[in-house]
Amino acid sequence: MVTPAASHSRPDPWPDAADLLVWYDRHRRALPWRALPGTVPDPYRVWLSEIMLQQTTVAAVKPYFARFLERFPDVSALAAAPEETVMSAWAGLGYYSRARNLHACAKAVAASGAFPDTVEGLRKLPGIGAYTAGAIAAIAFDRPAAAVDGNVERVVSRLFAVEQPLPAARPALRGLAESLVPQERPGDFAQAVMDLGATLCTPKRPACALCPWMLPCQARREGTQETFPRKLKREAGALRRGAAFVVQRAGDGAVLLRTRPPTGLLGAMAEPPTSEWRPDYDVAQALLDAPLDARWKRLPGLVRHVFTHFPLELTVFSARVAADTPAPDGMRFTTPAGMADEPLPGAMKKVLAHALEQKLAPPPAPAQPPEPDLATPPPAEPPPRRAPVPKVLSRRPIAAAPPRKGGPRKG
DNA sequence: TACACGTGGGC
DNA sequence: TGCCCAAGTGT
Repeated sequence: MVTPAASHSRPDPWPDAADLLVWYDRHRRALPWRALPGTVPDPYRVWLSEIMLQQTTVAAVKPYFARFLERFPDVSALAAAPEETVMSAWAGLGYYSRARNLHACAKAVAASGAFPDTVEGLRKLPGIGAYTAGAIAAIAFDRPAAAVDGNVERVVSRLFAVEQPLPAARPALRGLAESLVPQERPGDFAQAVMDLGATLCTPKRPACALCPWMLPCQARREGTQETFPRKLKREAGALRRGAAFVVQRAGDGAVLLRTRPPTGLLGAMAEPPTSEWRPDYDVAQALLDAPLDARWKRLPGLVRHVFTHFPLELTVFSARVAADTPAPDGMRFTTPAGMADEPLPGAMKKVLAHALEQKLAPPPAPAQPPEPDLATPPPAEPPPRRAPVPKVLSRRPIAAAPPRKGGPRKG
C-alpha cells in the first residue's frame, strides 16, 4: 500500500521525540493507572485502563477503574468472577462487548500465566485491537510500538498536514506515527503523544503556542491546524420507537426484568421487557407486546435515548401485579435490594426512573379518571421528558449508580 | 470498507 | 438544542 505523495507534507524540521519527552516530563498528567516515574507499570492495570478508555473519557473511567481494582485486584480475580458480576460492575460505561471481551481475556491470561509482552501476542487476545496492543506493549513493556488512537491521529494529521480524510487515512496515519517512535523510552513516548493530543493538540482551539512540536507542525505553519484531521461525516440513523413495560409486584415492589441476548446491542445486559424498536412502531398496538396480562397504564411523556447510530423513543407502560404473580418464561422479578446487582444500561435506568417518577410524583393537576384506557395517548401531555436519575433513586436505588462526577476534568 | 456498538460532557 | 467528541474492536 503506497501513500500518494501529494497526500501530506514532510515536516522540516522533523518532529523530534526528545522534544516531546522533555515536555512530557514536565507536563504529564497524573492518572490513577499510570505508574509513577521510575516505577514498573502493572500490566493488569495498564490493560484494564486501556480497555475502559476505548472511546471513553478519562473522567468517566476513573470511578470504574477504582471499583474494578477493588473488586478484582488482579487478572485471576477477574477471571474467576461470574460473568454477571463483571457486567454489573461495567454497567453504565457503555460498549458492553468490551466487558464480555475483558472477562474472556482475563480467563485467557490467567490460564497462560501472564500477559503477552509483544504486540503480536497481545493482538490475539479478545478485545485487544491494533491500538490497545500497541499501547500495552509500549506502556507496560516498553516496546517500541506505536499506540495510534484518536489523539495520535489528530496530532499526526496536523504534523504532516494529511489531506486524506478519515477513516481512509488510517493506514497512512499509522505509518507516519510509527516513523516517530523512538528506541529510547517508547512507553513514555506513547503516553506523551496522547497527553499532547488531550491537553494541547485538542480538536478545537489547539494551544499551539505551548506545543513542543510547534516548529515541525505543517498545519500550524499554514494556519490550518483546526481543520485536521479531515473527516467524512456520516449521517445519523433513523429514529426508532418502541414500548417498555415496567411491572411492579405488590408487597416487595420487585420489578420484572429479563436479560438481553448475549451479543448485539446492549448484549447480555438487563432490561424491563420491551417491544421491538422500529421506525414504524405503532404505540397504539403496544399492548400486544406486553409480557403479561395486567391493568396497563400508559405513562405520559417519553424516554429518549441516543445510541451511537440511532435515537430511540420508548413509551413506558406500567402495571402493578399481585404478589404471587409468577414471572413469565425467561424473566425474573428483582427486588429493590437486588437492583444494584442487575447490569442495567443507562437507557434502561431511564425507563425505570421514568416509571418510578410517575408513582412518586403524581401530577398536581385535577384528578384524572383513574383507569385511562390502555392504548390511547394519555390526557394532557405535560413537559416531562428526560427522566433524570436523581433524588428518587438516591432514596430507593434502582441500581448502583456509580459516582459520575469527581476528578478534575482533562485539560 | 462500512457498520454496529453506549454514554456523558462541552460548546 | 444539537452536534461533536472520547485511550477502538469485531464482523
